[in-house]
Amino acid sequence: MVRVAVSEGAGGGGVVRPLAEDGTPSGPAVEVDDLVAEIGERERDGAPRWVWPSTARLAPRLLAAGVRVARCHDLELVESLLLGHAGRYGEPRSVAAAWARLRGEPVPDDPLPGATVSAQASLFGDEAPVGDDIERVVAVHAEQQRGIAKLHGFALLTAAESAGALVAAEMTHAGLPWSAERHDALLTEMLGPRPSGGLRPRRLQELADRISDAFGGRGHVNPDSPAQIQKAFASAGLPVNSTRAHVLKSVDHPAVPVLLEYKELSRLHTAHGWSWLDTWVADGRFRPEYVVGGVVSGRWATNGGGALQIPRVLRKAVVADPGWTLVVADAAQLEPRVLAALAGDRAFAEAAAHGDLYSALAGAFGDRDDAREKAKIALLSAMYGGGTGEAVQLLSVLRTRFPDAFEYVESAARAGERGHLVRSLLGRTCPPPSAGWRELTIAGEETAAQALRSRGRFTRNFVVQATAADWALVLLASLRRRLAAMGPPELVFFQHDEVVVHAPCEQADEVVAAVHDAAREAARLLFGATRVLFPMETAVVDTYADAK
DNA sequence: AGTCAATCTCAA
DNA sequence: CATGTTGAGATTGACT
Repeated sequence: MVRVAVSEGAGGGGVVRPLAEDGTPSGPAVEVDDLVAEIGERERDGAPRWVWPSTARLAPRLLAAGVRVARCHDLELVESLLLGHAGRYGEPRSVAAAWARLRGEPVPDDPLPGATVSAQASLFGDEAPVGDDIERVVAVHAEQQRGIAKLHGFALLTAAESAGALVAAEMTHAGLPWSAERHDALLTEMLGPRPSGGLRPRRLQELADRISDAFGGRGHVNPDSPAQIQKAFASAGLPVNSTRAHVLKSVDHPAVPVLLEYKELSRLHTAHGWSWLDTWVADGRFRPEYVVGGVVSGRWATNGGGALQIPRVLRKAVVADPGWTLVVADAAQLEPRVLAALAGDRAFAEAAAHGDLYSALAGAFGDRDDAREKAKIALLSAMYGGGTGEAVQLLSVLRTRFPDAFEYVESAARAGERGHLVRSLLGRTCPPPSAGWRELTIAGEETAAQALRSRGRFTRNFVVQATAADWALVLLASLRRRLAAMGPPELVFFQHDEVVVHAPCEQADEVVAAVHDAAREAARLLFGATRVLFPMETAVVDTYADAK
């Protein structure tokens, strides 16, 4: 496939240069005045794979001009993946840094996020002239291609990561349909009308007053202050070591139910109240900034807006446009299925070849009513590193029935405890332990044992969570390609193992089919001919809240 | 007035 | 002896 290297210049211009697959230039560098228009034209002519420093910086400009591209190679994201694989976590990933590493020169720190090309140039003063930049892009890309070719799975991983960056930019551009009216109505219903200034909403103030009263009314107890709450309980002869909801639930005091209600509503008000609405919703759309590869395991993060923690009650505010619908799809029990496929455990894969995985495994836990629940606890413990109380017995059942799956996560935990790196199926690599960790573990004290176990839990979970993220990313890339061929439908939300597509009603069935096809394709690309199924639960709804 | 850790709850 | 993963984000309260 043809590739085209891109370097952004100041003032909307730039330089492009065609490349062969291995990164060798196949034509001259061409300086253009309007980079966005140039990319649009070349995309229409032949849809090359665009090789550029950062999708997150360039794609918003392209999308604003109505230019969509099919494929790219994001040099910064790929650099991060390659550095991570080499155990060099967190080193600078800019093209300038990669170029410096290539030449054995001092490596510059990455610029702060948000800086524009021209701002960076003036900040660092000594940047090379524009004509030089394209040569850096070409050289860094060629080196990355050499690195990718040596690593099994990396070609798919880097392509999917880059496609993910395009999805992220497009989702921010499209926005999640969000009804400010319904959001406001929900808040008013639960909290009372919107207060002026920084006052507490009526309902919260009532609850706060009742809490003070319940503690005897002598002076105010600020329910927002854990310290004051703890003191108040101590004065009432009911000392608590924390003010968490699940701790308070076991305390018998009239303030408790009021406090729990206050906490829940207060959380809604502070995290997703009117000021959130003012800040994040405009023109009927919620537009968070997604950070691809922002989590060590390859899951995405977001910058502002708390998009990955939208409370369930607020999903009522996510409403399709008239004549449109939301296709909500989530991968059922993704992580245990990933473990089954990853470990190649025959007995486990057999169980995972059916609908409900936990029910399928329940047989291993005997003939009891709560066998499914036990199977679930055992699986989650195996993946999260639990093992207290009841989970001990459950884990031993798992070990005898599904030895390969058990051994897979155990061996990841042992590798972690030895300070080794572990990787996802496609090669995404966990960060190495810190210097502080190594010091701790030398000490040989209780704190050392604690640090070892903690690292083991991390690596045990990493192999599963990161491979699940691999799978989800490949699914996303596949789904994006299928939706692009359909026209209007757009991806508007992605959260670890769940996607939302906004589509014209008449295309809903087609979108549902595309989701299932994409899931199958992802399973095949990662695991080949595995028997494990990766079912997607889909719902076609007017509002996100109706999905489940 | 700004920074930072601790605490808490939300999501998968 | 105790052993549950990854995050975002708001607030308090201590510190500079």
